[in-house]
Amino acid sequence: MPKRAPNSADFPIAALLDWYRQNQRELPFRPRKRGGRWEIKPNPYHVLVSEAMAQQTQIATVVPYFERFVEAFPTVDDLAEADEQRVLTLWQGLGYYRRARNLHAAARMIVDGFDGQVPKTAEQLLKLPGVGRYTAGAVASVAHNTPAPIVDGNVARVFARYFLLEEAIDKPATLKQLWQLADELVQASDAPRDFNQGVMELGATVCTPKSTKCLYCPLHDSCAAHAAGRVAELPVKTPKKKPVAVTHTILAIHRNGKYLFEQRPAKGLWSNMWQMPTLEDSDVSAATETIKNQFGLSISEPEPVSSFTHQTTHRTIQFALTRCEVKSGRLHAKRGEWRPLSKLDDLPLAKPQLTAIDLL
DNA sequence: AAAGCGGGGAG
DNA sequence: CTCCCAGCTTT
Repeated sequence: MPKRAPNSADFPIAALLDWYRQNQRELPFRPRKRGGRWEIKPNPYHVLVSEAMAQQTQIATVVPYFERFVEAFPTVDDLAEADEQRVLTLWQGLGYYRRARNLHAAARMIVDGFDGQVPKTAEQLLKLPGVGRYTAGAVASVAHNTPAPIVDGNVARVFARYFLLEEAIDKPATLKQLWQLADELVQASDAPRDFNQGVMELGATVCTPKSTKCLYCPLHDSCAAHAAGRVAELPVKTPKKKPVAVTHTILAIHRNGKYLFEQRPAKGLWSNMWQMPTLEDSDVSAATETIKNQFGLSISEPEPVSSFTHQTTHRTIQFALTRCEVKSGRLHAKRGEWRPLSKLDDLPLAKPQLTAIDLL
């Protein structure tokens, strides 16, 4: 007997909304009313910033970054006029630094092409760099309360369990199903802002990947996975590849109390972030030649200082930190900067560079 | 369809 | 240790 297709009409929207209005976390970018008055008025710029930061990042991690960011750039115009260097520095530690540059470019596009106003419809929001289907729907619904659907990791997990979706949630066919359900439900909810945030909030605090708190779930009476005793098995995801092990060598090039720093390329890992010259191998003998060619500097034989590992999603990187002195030569213009380790606060540095600096 | 892109929280 | 996070873009 074929399984019945998931039906959005089975979802208890009112119960979810009641739960969310009682149990939502107070977040600095989340619009909120108290006593019929806005305590936090919907601010489309704030919502856009928070959603950019929240991509693949837990909300609790985002909050302090958000506070600092909007203090530095209170309006979309401030962000549009900002130096990329400063934007990246405020993003330092959050990861996925392309998001910061996309957000910066989005701010300029809003000022130049949208009359300084964050677009109101998901269709217009999608034109902004770094804004995909999820972020467009989130800004449209949270900032403007328009019924645009969203599917993030939380929504996918809640729906996979509630509707007992047994196919991998990252398969295109399943994603289409999820977006269809999200669309039907947000349309029917008559409360897009609270409904979308409510499903995510449930996923983040109750319908969690592990240690699911079904006892406190407003949907457990009619949840298909709960009825079948299969909550822990869902959602299914396609397995991901293991990280590749590689070795990088950092050259701490010293002269007169300062070290040489350069900016990374605009593409790839840690794009546009700064670093001490770092080679993507462990051939220290080739380093001297590289530095001579790229910077016009003759350096002494690099000596090992220490080593450490850094984990990214796709690589396990063994960093070998070495130190050397400049013997002769002048730095080619625009190819780097000499900095004492005490004055690096305006240079955006990724985690491994900060670790290396600590070790020097 | 698959890969690249960070860093940290939580079990 | 493993898994996953209010995903997007490029190939």
